[in-house]
Amino acid sequence: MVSTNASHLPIHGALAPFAKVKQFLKAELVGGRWPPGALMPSEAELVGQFKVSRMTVNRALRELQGEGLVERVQGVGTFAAQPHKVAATLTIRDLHQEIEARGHTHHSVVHLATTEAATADLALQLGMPEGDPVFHTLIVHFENGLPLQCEDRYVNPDCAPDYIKQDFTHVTPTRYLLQVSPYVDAQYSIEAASASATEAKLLGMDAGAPCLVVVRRTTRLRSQLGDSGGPHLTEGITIARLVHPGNRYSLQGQFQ
Amino acid sequence: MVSTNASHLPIHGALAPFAKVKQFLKAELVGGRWPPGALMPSEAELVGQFKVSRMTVNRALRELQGEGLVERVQGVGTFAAQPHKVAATLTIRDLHQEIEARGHTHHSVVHLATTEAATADLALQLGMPEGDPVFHTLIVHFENGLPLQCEDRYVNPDCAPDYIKQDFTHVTPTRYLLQVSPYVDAQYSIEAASASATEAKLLGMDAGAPCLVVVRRTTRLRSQLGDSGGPHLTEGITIARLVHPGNRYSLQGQFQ
DNA sequence: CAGTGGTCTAGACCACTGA
DNA sequence: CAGTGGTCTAGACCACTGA
Repeated sequence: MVSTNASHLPIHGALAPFAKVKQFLKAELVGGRWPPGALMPSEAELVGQFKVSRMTVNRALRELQGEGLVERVQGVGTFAAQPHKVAATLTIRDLHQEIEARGHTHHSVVHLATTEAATADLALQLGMPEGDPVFHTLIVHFENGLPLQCEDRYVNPDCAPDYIKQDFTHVTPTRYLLQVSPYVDAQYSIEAASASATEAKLLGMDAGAPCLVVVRRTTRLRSQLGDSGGPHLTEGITIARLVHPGNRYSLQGQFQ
Repeated sequence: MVSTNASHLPIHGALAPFAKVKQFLKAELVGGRWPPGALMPSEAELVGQFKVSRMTVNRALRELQGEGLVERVQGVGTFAAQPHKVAATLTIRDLHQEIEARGHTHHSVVHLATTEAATADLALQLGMPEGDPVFHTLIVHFENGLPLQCEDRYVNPDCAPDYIKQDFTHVTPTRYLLQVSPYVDAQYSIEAASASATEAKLLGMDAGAPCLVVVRRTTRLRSQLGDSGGPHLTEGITIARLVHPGNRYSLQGQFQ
């Protein structure tokens, strides 16, 4: 995803040259010239056409590549991309921030904050030995007094030794972990499921009611030193299962 | 999101200079130097430190900005970003392609393909007058014979006059619309809901069972000509409500 | 071999900010 | 005013591709 930041206006309203080239190519791509897979003009051709330097054309094409609109192959050329795999952006914020941004009040109730022995599955996901201690918290977040999210989270003590000592009625785990151990990478899955009896009770809904479940796993490189040999090994920081009442929560996003 | 494309290796395994600068800054940011909001080194300082040209440093910083890791203000400086709004990427593909990519077979059943008069709400969302004709299709997609998605879609005839004449057992609406009227912009929301009686029947599930519902609205600029005056008006191309059995479908994604 | 994209350089002009 | 980032240029060297 590429930010839609400052509007590239060198002077009053005029687009910067690289932005002109980009806009032209985008319009033509959208307009159907160069069907997916078709060879597009080379940098040299665009240089001639727009009377700009190659670096300028290069930037326009590189950004279009970043946006997934073209594919470039060294020694071969630039091609219109297949428009079928679309990278959408989905903004996931710290829930506290998200609620405050809506002008609502947030509070949370901590139901569990313990240290447990890692099960085999958990150990595998966090990249630690089975039976080693892991932190486990279960927190319910409220928006204006209504339960919005049940956060069931496991944390690798190596990454945040003081995690369990925090007062999670004041700092959300997400925020704390971002500060202590900024993530390098995270994967998530989103699915719909029925509320379990426990979840239903915590969220104040009927058992079996639909929930939006986000499972998020955050990892970092095991060695920040990065020995040149071997693959980049990652270490799990935390795994969170975030359950939301289906009728009170949705994720929003957009493409392009 | 920014593509993780070619690995910027000019020669055997050595990082390109701009990538080195970027990597250094990223590591320091992750390592906690420059807490969120802190002023980072200027381009000139980095030029001196890395013995590279300013354009090279500029590219590194611009890409970090695109990734949301830094914020830049002309005349002021570069600052470490607040790490709380994270742009995640979520890949949404044409369902046919997605199923084929898994090595499975896809087929679809068309339950409805008609022309209707736009209701007030639909007219508003598609940016057309109430009562004007809209195309309406209801198609169920199967993966290896199991129903995976119920696609309830309205299409603006202005954008795809021949939409309704297509044989949707051979081309998915998504694919057809992308070809005929490439989108400019799309918004979507994701939520969990109970299957209605109709949806349950179409998807072969129990009524009330949890479903993952994606509502996607695609728009394009009304005038490709772009009169310099006035705001960019958009026109709705299509609105689709995609309902998936909660136990058979999930969305996957990752950050950074 | 010619053509392609990937990248860097050294310098330039500019708009913007804040002292 | 000095310092900042935004951008462009004209040239360069390189790796890669396919004829």
